[in-house]
Amino acid sequence: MRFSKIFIPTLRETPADAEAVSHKLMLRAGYVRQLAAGLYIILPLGWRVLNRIQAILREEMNAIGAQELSMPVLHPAEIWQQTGRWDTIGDEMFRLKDRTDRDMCLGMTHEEIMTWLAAREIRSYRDLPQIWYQIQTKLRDEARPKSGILRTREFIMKDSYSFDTSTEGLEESYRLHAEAYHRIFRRCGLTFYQVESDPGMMGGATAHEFMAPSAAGEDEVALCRKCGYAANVELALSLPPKAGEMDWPQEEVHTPEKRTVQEVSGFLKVSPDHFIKSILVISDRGPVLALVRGDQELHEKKLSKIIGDFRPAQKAEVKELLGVEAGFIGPMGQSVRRVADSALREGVYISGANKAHYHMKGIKAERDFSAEWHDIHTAKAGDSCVNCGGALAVERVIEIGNIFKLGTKYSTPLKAFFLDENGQERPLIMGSYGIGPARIAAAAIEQNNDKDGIVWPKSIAPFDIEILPLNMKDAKTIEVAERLYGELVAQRFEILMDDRDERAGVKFKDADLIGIPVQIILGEKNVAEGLVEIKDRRTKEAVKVSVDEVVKRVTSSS
RNA sequence: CGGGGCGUAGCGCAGCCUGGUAGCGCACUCGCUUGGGGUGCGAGUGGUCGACAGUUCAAAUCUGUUCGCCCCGACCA
Repeated sequence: MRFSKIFIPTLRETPADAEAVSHKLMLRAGYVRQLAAGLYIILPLGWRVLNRIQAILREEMNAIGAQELSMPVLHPAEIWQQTGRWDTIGDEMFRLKDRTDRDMCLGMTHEEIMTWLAAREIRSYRDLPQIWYQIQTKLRDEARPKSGILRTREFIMKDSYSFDTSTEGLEESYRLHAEAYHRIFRRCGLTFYQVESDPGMMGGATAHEFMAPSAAGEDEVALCRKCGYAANVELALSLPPKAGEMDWPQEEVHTPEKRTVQEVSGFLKVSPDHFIKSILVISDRGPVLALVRGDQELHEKKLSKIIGDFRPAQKAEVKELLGVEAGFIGPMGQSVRRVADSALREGVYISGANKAHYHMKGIKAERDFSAEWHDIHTAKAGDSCVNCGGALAVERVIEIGNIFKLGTKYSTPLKAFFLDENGQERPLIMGSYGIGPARIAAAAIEQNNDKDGIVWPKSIAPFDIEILPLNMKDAKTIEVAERLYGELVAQRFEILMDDRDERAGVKFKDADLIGIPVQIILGEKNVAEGLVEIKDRRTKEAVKVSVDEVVKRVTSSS
């Protein structure tokens, strides 16, 4: 491809409303343009990258026996009503009516439709297992699209679905996917982790996410380098550092106007890890007093898994339900439901005395109060691994893929049954598996860039090699450029040749910005001596080779 | 949905406080120049100042409403 024939609108300055590095570079280098919040136009260069990623996805999915097909984006409501998600999903689903006033929605995922198909077409255990996948547009009315292409309202997704006769079969399909995902992300040149994740609204028991470390990510994962434990902080278990043992006798302490752990801690000159933080929340089934150590943060998702949806109590509710104003509440003598973080089981603590302007010193779990014990704090870097005691690290990550064991959550309501060897009707055992190709591209940029621009991994770069004839007025330069272009294209390389009548500086700047991994630079003086430079985009190292050697050289190094 | 910020040429911005001819840099077009890291000079093109309403002799500027975009949070198959 000649630069003059492909639309690459590079920008000298970064558009002001881009924040994430990948977003800035994709805009500047002419890969994407924004249409509206969360809606992006993929320009020719960007489309090449996505196509390369999708080619890798197809190869690896086909390799595990998955079959590509294509599903509608527009769905009738009834199927979503049968699984209940028409009502549970809410505003994130785009809904509309067709001309006959029939309720429809735009597909945000395809469990329902895939299962609908399976329900009709799969009858016997002899038809199983099946893995079906598609690479197709998904639509989600995100509350807050952000970070360029990382969180959009319309995006391409590779989604696959497995149908098995048994949980053992599901285990196998799940394992095949996990392995394929590892190969895919490795081939795309990404650094990534597989972590335990929260199945969330997808249902099912087990789920994992594939996470690419990046400051632009929206998630955090806890990692143990010693035993390999890795989990989304939404559910990561951890042991906070032990608080020093105190031998306080039980006594009330006057703490006038000191309400927060920080205030009382400063007032009494006792570090926060010797306090119990008491937080009253209102769940659907009534008030709950959540207890965490003073130096820890309550993890709301963990708590809601135990008590269901909840909201923080208002000041007036605290007074009404516990008989004392917020700031002086504590676990002792309370009759409301109490859920406490496991770290509080050991040690002696200070907490509210349930008496205005007083705190109680010398509180011991089980002796002075009881509670349901759970891990409800947020895992932090420096906590210990619950498996091996190793130190946990916490990293910010981009979710690039996920895998779910669904079981029969969709097959039962949609009546996707098969007959087993004994003629018994049983529901299909399902799994679902997703990858976002645009997120792979964005993560690749996040992980591979420098001050000059993008540094694509070879496997997903829009072109393999860029040829830079520096002086388009030099006949010899053009002759050599054309010759190399022809020879390299014949070798099946994807070549971008900057044939524009631009100055050398402009070509260098654009080439570095666009980020094609190999540059072949044709300077007038070198060309006159039969030489060209082959330059590595990442290291910026260049070697001079004779024109005749170029093809051999790039073939052997790629 | 809650909080904050911003809408002036394709991009980056000034002008607004204190109302009176719409500006700068880059990009773009033409000419010359230059030719290994965004060359230099000259001449040009391009704007309903997000929209609507109000105040005023006069609104980019003041007031109100509204729309859009970004960030933080909530939410997130």
